[in-house]
Amino acid sequence: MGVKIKEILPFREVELDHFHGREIAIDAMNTLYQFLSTIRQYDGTPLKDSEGRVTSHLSGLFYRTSNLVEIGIKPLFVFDGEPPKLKSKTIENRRQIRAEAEKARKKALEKGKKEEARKYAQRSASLSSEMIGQSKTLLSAMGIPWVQAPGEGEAQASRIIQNGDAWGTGSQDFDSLLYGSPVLVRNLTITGKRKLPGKDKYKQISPEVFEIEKIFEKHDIDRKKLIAIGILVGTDYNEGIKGIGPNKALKRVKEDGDIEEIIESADKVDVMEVDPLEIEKLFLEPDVTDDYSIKWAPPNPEEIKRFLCEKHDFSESRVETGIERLEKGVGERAQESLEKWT
DNA sequence: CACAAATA
DNA sequence: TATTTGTGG
Repeated sequence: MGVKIKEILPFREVELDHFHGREIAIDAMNTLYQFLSTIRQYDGTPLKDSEGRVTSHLSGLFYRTSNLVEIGIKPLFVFDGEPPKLKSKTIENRRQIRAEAEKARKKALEKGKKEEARKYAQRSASLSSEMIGQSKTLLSAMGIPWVQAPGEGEAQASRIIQNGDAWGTGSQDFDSLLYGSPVLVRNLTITGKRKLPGKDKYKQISPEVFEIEKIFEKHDIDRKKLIAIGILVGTDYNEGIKGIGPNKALKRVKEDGDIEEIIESADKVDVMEVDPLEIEKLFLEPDVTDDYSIKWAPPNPEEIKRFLCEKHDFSESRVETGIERLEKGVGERAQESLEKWT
């Protein structure tokens, strides 16, 4: 779930077309997981093709990306590689939560409690390697670049931004800020409406832009101190310290400094289950590569239709409008590169 | 979540 | 045109 530090991070809400002409390195796993868990029917059943293969992730990926491209955004997707060893505990925890949710889902369904079944279905959702492969195939047919990270996708995405090859990272999680991404975009969605947890109320959702410099400025901290805040409240690599949320962590960091200085100032931190300096290093020097290429291309309509319509039973007319949007985006990009020379 | 038809 | 509702695969 990433680091829970939202409440101390300044951000601004913008319109979707604020990102016109900008390249955004999207955390593929984060996005696909969201599609897989939310694109479901009332009882929690995901979308499936006639052979019973789940297609929720493909639906979300295709339609949303088409829309982003149409309005002139240049998305690229970054896929996770091997997680650091320190993440294994978190991975095992998540696996267990999913397994238990799956049991609860079946139970709720037997009792005819569809809404409850849906809740557990969302919680039990997990991406298979097949789904990831399908997503890469689809993106390639759409002319959308994707990058295979050696390690964490968010770390690789951040590296791409730091290299100047894209404008910002796209994810619901804040980890990329700790990995050094100067800009993070959340809620990069089309509809702008989301169901509030629990009630049947809907609230307007807008894209949010987080700028690392604004965060540093507001709290008078630096990247190492931001990482220290993360370590204190908990990351994918450690549980954090009980009773310390973002506000207390910020206070501590302002008093003591980065994680090394916090350790030296003793008290409390010794309850940490792993070496905090090791975690800091995972954020400061993550496993990333500069061996990637990012190129947007026109979509291949035949390939897209063969894959989505013939293989996975998508509606031909819907897919065609998606393709038209992608083609409109090609025009946007041509316009953009033309303007650079004027 | 996003699409598209129905409805206001 | 803007919002709601049922469906997509």
